[in-house]
Amino acid sequence: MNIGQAAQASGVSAKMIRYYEEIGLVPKAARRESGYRDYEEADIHRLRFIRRARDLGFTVDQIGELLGLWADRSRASSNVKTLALSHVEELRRKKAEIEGMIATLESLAQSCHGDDRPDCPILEELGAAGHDVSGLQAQPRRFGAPGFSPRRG
Amino acid sequence: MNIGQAAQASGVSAKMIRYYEEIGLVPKAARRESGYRDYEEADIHRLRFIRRARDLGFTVDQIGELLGLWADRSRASSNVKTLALSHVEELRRKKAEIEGMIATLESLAQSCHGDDRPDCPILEELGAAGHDVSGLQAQPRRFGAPGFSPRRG
DNA sequence: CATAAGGGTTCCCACCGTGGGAAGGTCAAG
DNA sequence: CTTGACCTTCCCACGGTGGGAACCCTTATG
Repeated sequence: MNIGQAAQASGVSAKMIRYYEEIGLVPKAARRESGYRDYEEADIHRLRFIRRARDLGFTVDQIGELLGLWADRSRASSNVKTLALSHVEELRRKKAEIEGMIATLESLAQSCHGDDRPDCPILEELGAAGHDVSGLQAQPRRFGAPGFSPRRG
Repeated sequence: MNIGQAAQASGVSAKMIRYYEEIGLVPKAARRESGYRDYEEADIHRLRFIRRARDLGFTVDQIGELLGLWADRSRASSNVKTLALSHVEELRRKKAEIEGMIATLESLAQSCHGDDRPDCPILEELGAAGHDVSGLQAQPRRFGAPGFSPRRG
């Protein structure tokens, strides 16, 4: 199976398959005489696994762990569950950040009449000296969590 | 005022101030004879504005627009409000994606006993042939939205 | 058999926003 | 004058992903 077919079958683009190989997330693919990578069912299976884990927002590192657990048929299911739940915690944090932003922005937008007059509390707030915008909604101090980048495919 | 003081006063790191200057988000700072950048109150003010807008999850491009609107004292407030609300829409989409992930993961985790036995529905689901994990929760098809990276400072 | 189309291969570049660090210049205080 | 804190520019890294160039391989068709 060529990389193109593997991509189609797994939902992971050829570019990404090569990238995952490069960073060691998947083992180096077998090569034909031509130099073409050659994939089998098991490889497709693994790629699909990765694709789904990405869809669930796991980072590549976490997916590496998951693959390890997946391969180890004697591991305790608690290991997997722990990993999953700690990821859920992470997701909840991000959700809370976003909710804070939404709440602040909505309250600012609500107080802006939004017509052709120039005065606008949104900009006034952003430009005001001193305090923190997030304080408007009494959000937890730190928005900036480690970056989150969902799949874009 | 040196860049260090400006950073302190605005909450934007010196690195980021230089970066914003480089990409043209802020005008080139005045220089002393020594070559040091020199900042005034108005610059600090603008940097604080940027910092807050980042805290609210606006992209650098959007902040550019916001700064333009901020500077234009005769613009209609509706322009600002529109921009803010469309950003809120974006945030809502991201929130929904995250909620989908959380829901799926929780339902998987719930069905995993999480003890020292090896069988684990989480990995089984991820590794299953065929269907889409998100289907478990009947989420809207596409998780992968354009990337989201909140501030990390 | 020759050629074209559509794969594949590697390699580099870009994005966004941020941090790290090296190599060198400046400034203020001791 | 020396020390240390600061500034300057420049390059590199991250996570993931896409774009594209330059080149090789395979397969179908005239």
